[in-house]
Amino acid sequence: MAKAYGQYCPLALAMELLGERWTLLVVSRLIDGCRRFNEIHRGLPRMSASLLSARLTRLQDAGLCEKRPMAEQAGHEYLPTSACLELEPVVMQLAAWGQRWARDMEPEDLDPAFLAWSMSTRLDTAAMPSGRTVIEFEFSGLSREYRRLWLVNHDGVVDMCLKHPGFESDVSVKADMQRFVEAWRGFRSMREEIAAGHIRLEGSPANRRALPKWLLGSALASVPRLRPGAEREVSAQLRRWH
Amino acid sequence: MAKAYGQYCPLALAMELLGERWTLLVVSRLIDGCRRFNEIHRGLPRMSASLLSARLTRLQDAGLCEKRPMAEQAGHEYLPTSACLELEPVVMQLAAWGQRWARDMEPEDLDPAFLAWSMSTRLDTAAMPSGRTVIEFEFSGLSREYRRLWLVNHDGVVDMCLKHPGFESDVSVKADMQRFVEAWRGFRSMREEIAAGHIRLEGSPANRRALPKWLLGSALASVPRLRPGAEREVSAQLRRWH
DNA sequence: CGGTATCCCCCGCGATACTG
DNA sequence: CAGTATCGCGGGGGATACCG
Repeated sequence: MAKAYGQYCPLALAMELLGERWTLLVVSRLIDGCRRFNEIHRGLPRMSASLLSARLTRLQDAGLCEKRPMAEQAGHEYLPTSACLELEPVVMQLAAWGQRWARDMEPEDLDPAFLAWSMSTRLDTAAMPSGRTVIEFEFSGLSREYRRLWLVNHDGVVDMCLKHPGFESDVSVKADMQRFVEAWRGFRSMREEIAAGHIRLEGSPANRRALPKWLLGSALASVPRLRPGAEREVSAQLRRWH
Repeated sequence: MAKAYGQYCPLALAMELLGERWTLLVVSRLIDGCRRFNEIHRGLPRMSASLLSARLTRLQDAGLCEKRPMAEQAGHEYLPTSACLELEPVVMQLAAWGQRWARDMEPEDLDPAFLAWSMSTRLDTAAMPSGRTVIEFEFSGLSREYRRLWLVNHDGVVDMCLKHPGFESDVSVKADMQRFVEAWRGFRSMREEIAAGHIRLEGSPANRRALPKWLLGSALASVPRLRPGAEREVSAQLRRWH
């Protein structure tokens, strides 16, 4: 009640809960099927564990999720209630709006851990060879010079690694990270970027040919971006200078 | 960028802007057709003018609204862009979700100024007599003992007054405010509340008979509430006591 | 009326350390 | 691994005064 809007307007009552920082992203993970604490956390790498814990408690209090002990393992699972699942259309439309109209990406938005998680959920494992396949990524254009990460598919089970997984890579991808993410998000064509050499592949010819099929790209890649370029920010800057 | 989430996720980029306190409520007013500063402010009575000003500037910078000087009058008008108007389905669904699942109302949520604004937008002026009609409300159950307000319709133009408008009232409504708002929101039947005497009308028989038709109620009144009663809050309390 | 400038308090949340 | 406890700061935003 601390952050209440002082009006009974249903939109205000909804935003009192859902407008709190991180909350709708947690809801989104629950809707996406994440159940365990660290599973949710992996999709929100910049969120502190203590804050995630607080948000999950808040969501329980509001009746959007239930925490229950795991049957055979340690720890708990967090289950979305129907109140939570009914937010799916809202989350989808907000995300689509973000794809169309939200601000352009900045270098600070390029968290490799998030990209790794995001790619791990959008890998076409059915199109991949049986047994184990290791895809390595090496990104440049980041503050720490370059950054490596790995996706490991083992018969449909995908793991993401920020440290060397101990297996040899079957195919590797090298690119400027911003450019790669623009392709992943559908702002550029992945195949054209590869053809132009902006995204470089290494590995067997078969794997290099197959890789573009494995990477499904963002689920929103087909939603066209409508926001005009950077002129707007410039004009905002100008206004502030008087 | 201060409050960025550090990930390029479109939902995160959208919430970075829209999750800021008050922002989506301002967007909602723009979508509802409010154009002038004080017109927007009337629908958000608990928001300070300085914060509304800041939010409107922020929305301009983000490309959701445009400020332009009025042609013949003093001041400016604020126009929603298509990026803003595309949020209409999001706002509608969030409001509907709030009606179904958001927390129950508390006395602090009953701002008379908001109720007055809200009723002024949902008055069936076509069903009202031509010329001037004044409806008076007197609410009890508030901290300041009781609170009066007036709606004045003059040939389709509706004004809300928190002070006596200087005209005599044609019909007056007396009720406990929480109970009235529950009826307004569709949680109770307005007609049944009147019949049971929980909402009392005074005025000519014709006006008393017509008044329930004039008050259209919340636009979301027909959306059924699904949230269970207060047991949930109790269990949250209990958890916090250990 | 239609806003802007300033001050200041509070609490949200990030960081860190710790526990079963 | 799966969280919880604590501490400290930064800035969001409420209140108030002011201006064109």
